[in-house]
Amino acid sequence: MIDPTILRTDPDRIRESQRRRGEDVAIVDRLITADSAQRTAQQRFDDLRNKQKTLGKQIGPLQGALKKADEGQRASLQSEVDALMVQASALADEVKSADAEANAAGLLADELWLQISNLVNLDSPVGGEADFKVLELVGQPRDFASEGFEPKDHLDLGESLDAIDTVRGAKVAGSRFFYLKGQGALLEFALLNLAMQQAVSHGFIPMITPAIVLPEAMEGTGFLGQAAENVYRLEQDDLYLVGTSEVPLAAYHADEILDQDQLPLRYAGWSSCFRREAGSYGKDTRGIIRVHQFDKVEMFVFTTPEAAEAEHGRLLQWERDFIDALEIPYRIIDVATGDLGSSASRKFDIEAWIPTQGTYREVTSTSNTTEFQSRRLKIRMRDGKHQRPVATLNGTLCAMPRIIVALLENHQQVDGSVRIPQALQAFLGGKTSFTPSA
RNA sequence: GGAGGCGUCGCCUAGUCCGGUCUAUGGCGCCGCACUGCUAAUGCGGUUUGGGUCUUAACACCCAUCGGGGGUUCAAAUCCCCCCGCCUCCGCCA
Repeated sequence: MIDPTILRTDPDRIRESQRRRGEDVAIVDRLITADSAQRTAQQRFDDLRNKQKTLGKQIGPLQGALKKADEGQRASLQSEVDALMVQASALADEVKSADAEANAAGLLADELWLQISNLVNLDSPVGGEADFKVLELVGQPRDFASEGFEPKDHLDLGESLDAIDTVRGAKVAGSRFFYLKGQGALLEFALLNLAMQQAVSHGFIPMITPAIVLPEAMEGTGFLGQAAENVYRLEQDDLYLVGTSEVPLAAYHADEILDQDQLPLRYAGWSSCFRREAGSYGKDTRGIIRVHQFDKVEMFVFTTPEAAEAEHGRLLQWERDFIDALEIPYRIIDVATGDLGSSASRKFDIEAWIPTQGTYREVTSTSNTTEFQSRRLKIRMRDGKHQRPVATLNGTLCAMPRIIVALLENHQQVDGSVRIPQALQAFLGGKTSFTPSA
């Protein structure tokens, strides 16, 4: 959620953000109403409760005196107690109803708060999915025509290398599931190790996280809003399968107050990721570009709000370093306001060149979620005498299937083998290429 | 899955049986001040978190907060119910 004082002092800022996202603007006014109603109701309850406590405190001592009192005083004390009891009893009813009202008003306000997305960064390009801005093109796509052969797509390559099996994936688990096999499985381990080695060298703490989380973690990271339809839910246990280890990493410090001295805290999480891919029927049905389950190394950072923007730049740089090491051509885009998701105020994607598609496809994504998640998850930092929310950021270091797609397609050779980039060779026993099985 | 025990404001801890004097005790840690060649020690004061009064800061005050939720009561850390977590033992298990 965003800073409530902004709603009270500068609601136009929220309206403008909603407008740029293409989201409901009128909700801001409903929230203003609900917010002030909530505070009024709470104040009424507080006042009544204060009266009740004041009154209640008189009864105890009086009853004590009553016990010790002699016959003469007893009657008058008793009537005093009775009178107080009658008053207190009436007040108790009022308190009860005021409490119920305040709670109801609070629930309504909370519900609306959850629907407001993070304030967009004013530098984000305005528009929908297609209105991204290309910031940079890196590397040169290969000219397969001049090399004299037609590139195969990653699935053809993966099958001839006996590295990817989507047919049996579908047989066993349904469409959009796959097996990595043999050199394919080893490739994933190599990528994992390269990614972790890089992350650790930059001070990230490696983490293997739960892939199933409570509703609070999902809600707190902003995945139960518009993104909810893509989240797997285990109904019987009221748990969720995570779509990214961003969720368990963010929630790791929920309800905690961090020392400002220890910031930034950088974590590199490894987990399986699960996505329903609802609404993408017919899209990317071939191969492993869009699947229900995959593994990913995710970077996640807790830092001060002031340092967040610079950290965002570093996350992007580390993502670039990784793709550079794999020698894959790519471009960097500044994602448009309508495509940010509810948590991000700004988002940069790296899209790798996919030769058989003749286009760039998303392989990483880094978001500055400012204080949006930390407010929901109650992650604060001690800042002198005060505490205030931290900023959180996330970025993909290595999403396995898409990196494997880019790697296979870009480094394929005319004989059907695939060149292994130098940086990866050490993690594959010094091998320099993957070769088709006989 | 079964039996038993436990959950208190950073950590440890008193309080829960028998409801009001709990504005939650004490210790450790931490912060400030004083004292002292320095450090240490000592003394004094402060130190849960959230919301509000309040346009900002300080101060003050009010409300909530004793794992979470509900209930009983004029009044709940304390009594009742449900849930969650931790520990010990048993069963099962990679």
